Amino acid sequence: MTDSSSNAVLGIFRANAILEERFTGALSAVHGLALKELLLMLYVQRAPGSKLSRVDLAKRLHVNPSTVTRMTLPLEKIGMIAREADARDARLAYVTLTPSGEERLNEAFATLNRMSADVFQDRWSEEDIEGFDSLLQRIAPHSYS
Amino acid sequence: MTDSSSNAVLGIFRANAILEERFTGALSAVHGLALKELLLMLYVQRAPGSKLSRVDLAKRLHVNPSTVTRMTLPLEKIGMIAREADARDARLAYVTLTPSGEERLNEAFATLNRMSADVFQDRWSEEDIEGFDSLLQRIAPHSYS
DNA sequence: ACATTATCATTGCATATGCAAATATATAGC
DNA sequence: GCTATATATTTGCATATGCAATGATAATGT
Repeated sequence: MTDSSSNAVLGIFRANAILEERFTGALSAVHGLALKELLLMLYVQRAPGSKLSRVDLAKRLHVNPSTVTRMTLPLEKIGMIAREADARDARLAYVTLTPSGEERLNEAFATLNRMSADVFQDRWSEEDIEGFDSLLQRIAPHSYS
Repeated sequence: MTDSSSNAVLGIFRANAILEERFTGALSAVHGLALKELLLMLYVQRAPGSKLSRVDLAKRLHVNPSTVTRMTLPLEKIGMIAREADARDARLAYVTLTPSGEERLNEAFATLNRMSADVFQDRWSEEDIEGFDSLLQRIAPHSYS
C-alpha cells in the first residue's frame, strides 16, 4: 500500500499547520515574538559560537536568504539581535543574540516547551514521544552545512 | 524532560519545511499544480458529494477563507474546478472538480504517492509508517465541522 | 413579521516571501 | 598578479496571504 506513505506525509502537513497556528498566536501574545522569529533566534543560540551568517540561518530555516535579511531588521531594531562582522571575510554578516535577546528567547522557549508538552499530554508516554521524535529525525535530519 | 516534546514539535516543523519544498517543486514541474492547489482539490474530491464550500475548504486547509477565494480563481480559469450554487442557501459557493480537474488531480496524486513512498524508502517498514501515521493522527486528527 | 445576530464570500490593505539582479568580496586557475 | 568564477548580502519586483470591513443571505428571538 503506497497510501500509508501519503497519509503520513499529509499528516505531517496537517500537524504542522495546526501547531504553527496554535504556537504563533500564543508566543506573539505572550512574548511579542512570532514563532518564526523564535526559531531564528533559537538557531543562532544553538549554533557553534552562538552566531550564524544570514545564509546559514536561511538554510536552517528553509527560507530564502533575503527573508533572513528582512526578518533580522526589526529584531535588530528592538535590540534582540546584533550584527557582527567576520575578521577574515568581509562579506559575512553574523547574527548574534544580545543579552536581552537571549533573555527573551529563553522565556519564549520555556513557553514553547510548555505548549509542546501540552501537545502530547494525553495518551502519550515518554517513550511514545521519543520514538516519534526519532522517526521525525529520519525524515528530516539536521543537515547543517 | 519537557525537551523531548519540543524536539518533536521542532521536528515536525522541519519535516514539513523539507517535504513542502521537495513536493512543491516536483508537482509544479510535472503537473503544473502547486502542492497547495493539489491539496485543495484533494479535499474537494474526498468531501461528501465531492463538493465543499469555500469556508469548509478554508478550515481543512487551515487558511483564511479569502485565500480560498483567491486560490480558486486561477483553478477555475484553467478548468480544473467549477463553482456550484446551493439550492437552499444562496450564500454558499461550492467548489467542485471538473472532469479534467479530477483527471489532473489523480495524476498529480499518483506523483505525490510515489514521492511519499520515497520519503520512507530507506529504513522504514510498513509498520513503522503506519505507526508513525497513527501518532500523527493523535496530534492532528481530521476535525471537519 | 421584524429586528437582531450569525454566516458566507469577496475586496482593500498591509505584510511576508521567493526569485532574479546588483554589489561587494573572496577563491581558484593560470 | 590577473582574470574568471563563486559566495554573501541586499534590493526590486511579483505573488501570496492574513485581517478587517462590506454586502448578501440566513437564522433566531420576540
